[in-house]
Amino acid sequence: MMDDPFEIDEFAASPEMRLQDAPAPDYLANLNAEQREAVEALDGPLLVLAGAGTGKTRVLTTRLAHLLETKGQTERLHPQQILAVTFTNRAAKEMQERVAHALGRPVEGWWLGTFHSLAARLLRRHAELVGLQSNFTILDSDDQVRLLKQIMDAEQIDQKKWPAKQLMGIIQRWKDKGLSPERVNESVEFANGGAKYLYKIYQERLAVLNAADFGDLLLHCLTLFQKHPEILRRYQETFRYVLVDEYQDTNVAQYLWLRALAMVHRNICCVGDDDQAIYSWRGAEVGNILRFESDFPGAKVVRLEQNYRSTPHILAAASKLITFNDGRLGKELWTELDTGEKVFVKGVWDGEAEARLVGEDIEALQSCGIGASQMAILVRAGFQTREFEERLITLGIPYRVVGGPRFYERQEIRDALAYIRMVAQPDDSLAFERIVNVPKRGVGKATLQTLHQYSRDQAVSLPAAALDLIGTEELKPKMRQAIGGLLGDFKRWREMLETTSHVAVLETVLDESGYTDMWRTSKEIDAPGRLENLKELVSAIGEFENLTSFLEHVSLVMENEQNADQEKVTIMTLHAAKGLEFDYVFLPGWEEGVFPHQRAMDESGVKGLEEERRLAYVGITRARKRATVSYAANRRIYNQWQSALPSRFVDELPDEHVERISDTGLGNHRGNVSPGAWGADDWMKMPSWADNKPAESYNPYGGTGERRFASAGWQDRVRKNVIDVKPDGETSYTTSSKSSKYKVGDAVRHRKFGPGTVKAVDGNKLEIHFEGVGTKKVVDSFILPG
DNA sequence: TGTGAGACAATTTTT
DNA sequence: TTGTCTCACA
Repeated sequence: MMDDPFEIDEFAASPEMRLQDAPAPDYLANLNAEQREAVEALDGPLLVLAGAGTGKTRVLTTRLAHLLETKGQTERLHPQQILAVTFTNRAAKEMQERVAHALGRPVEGWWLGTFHSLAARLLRRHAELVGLQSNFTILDSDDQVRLLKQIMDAEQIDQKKWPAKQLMGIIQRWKDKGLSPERVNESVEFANGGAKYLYKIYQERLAVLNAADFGDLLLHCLTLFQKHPEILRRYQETFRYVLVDEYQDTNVAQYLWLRALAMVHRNICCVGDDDQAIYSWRGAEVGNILRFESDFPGAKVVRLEQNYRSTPHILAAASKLITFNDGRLGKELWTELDTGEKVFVKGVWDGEAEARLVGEDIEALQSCGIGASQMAILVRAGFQTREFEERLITLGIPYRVVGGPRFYERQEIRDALAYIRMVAQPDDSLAFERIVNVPKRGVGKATLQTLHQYSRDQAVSLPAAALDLIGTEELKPKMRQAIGGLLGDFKRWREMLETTSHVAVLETVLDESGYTDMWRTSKEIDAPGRLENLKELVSAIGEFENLTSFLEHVSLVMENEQNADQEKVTIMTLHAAKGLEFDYVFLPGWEEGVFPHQRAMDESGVKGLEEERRLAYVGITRARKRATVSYAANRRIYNQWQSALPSRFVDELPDEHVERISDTGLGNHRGNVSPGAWGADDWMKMPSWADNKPAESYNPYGGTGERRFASAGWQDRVRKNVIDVKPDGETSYTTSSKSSKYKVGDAVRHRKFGPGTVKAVDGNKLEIHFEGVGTKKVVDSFILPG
């Protein structure tokens, strides 16, 4: 049953009834003055600037409960008239549970979720008004790029020069800004003609395929609002109260969407922290916070500054760090908690030692009776999790990786989903392409090329093209039979859907298509596991009303299944850790180039650096009792050793709140070092970073380095030579001291291609002519001065 | 059409 | 080291 906001049902139970039944809720108890103010200002625009650990979630929860309770009774506010937007599905789920808990009864029917899931819900009802059918497919980023690649093939665009992935990034960023192809064209700001053209074709193609990508969900809504003010009007009237969490991370499209919907009742409450804005790479605009007061004149602003989470040392260290950023709104966090431990900063020899150190600390904590679920390892990037996983496996410590490879990203699940998509939505070209030859049906490149050609020329989807072509001599008889058979199957399965449950249909599809047989007869070692996963998928689909809602769930909501019953150490990225808290937090990999990440600085200069710093701030403030920062002097990457400098953030932490263990050498760590760990003396053997030696010539186990950097201050000296952040955003960084940025005409050397001359420079990518090898495109970190 | 060998380039964050 | 891509050959 679709819930329609225009036709709000009467209450199942009358307000009077509930008043008697429910005990008087005490959710308002134990709030401090500011929190209470934020909770009770129900009407009118409200901006809550909530620092880390100030009870933001609590305020949101209580506010929602308060709304439902008071307005539900006095003004017959129905849950369906509340629009509550969170940043992640996890947060939405948590909110649902907490509000239910506070009220002592479950709340249903309200519009609670992420921007994308809410926009999708809204869009499905009006899809035909933006040129889609209501069963449109939502493409994941993989499919997006594949589709763009096809378009570029057809347009004969050199994908070496313009990688589809990169162009898709540009297009998505336009969508983040709320710019449709037409709007991009009008806009003077963007000069990239090629990308504009591709964007237009891409959107046309999406319409033919009856598909929308992530950005479209919001963008189509905006178009809908613009072209059909009467529809917008009805939603505006419906949503009497709007709540937004993590407001600092909304992008322009989301902001426009919100503003459009909140403009009539103006009961909008946004909660955010400018110091925790870490998604500008995804188009988020911190400026939305500043704009709030001008959009909603007379808006009330409440600041939450009392931190309930962290010890004073942790709080002070994080606060000091974030002051290195300019242009903050400025908050002063304070706490009443007792002084706890200082923030630990540990320098180690290499990544392995770092993992060992963290492992030891975790073991030590466990032996004190502290549960593993109170500990987290927060890394900058996904690939860093592996070292820690390996170490924890060796130690036998249970852990879980949040945001790792997802269930539905597995090959067999994606294949099965492609079958479901084809059944649910006959025009899904990408799904068709994926499974047309899985299991093998003899349909190869040549055949597909013919189909693509036809589908482009006629502006129809791939399956539609196939349907046309099997009736012609265009394809070989064998192909016609194979594809015709498959299309016939799909037709049959679709008809079957009308009479049979979709669970049974899915089983039939997987069976009759030969897909399960393919794995059953497969000799691959993980084939049985894949069959298991398929079974799981079949059982999961049973919980949904129809295939479309299942597919939407998979692409927008579905999260990794985690059995939370066991005590486990959490490993995740800093981004994923936003909004969470742990007693003991490990923050490894604080090295220049890793964190702050090189790419962030290359692409956005000082702005990028500040965002990285906010990320560091988020990391430290996740900790309640202890934060341990660590950095390694060397990292082995693909069997090659690379030396690294400690992150500048390490230096920015205030000494009075930090305990640095690297200064006295590693041997002093806790007074005991496991056999094989590097002692103080080994620290002296550090390779000299100032030398112009290629990184791979180091052998950290050979001990051939020179004694050089034993004294304090060397970091600064080396860094001055090496890193050069220019104010306008141009950054250059390299581990060899003499080179700054390469320019055209420079003589350089590549470890494989030998000497060469720079022919062209594009960011950190160089086009170099190598003698006897030819012209190559390489990244400048692989280049040494000639 | 399917495959296997060899060339090549190289590391973010996610709804 | 590893994933992706191309090209030659079966």
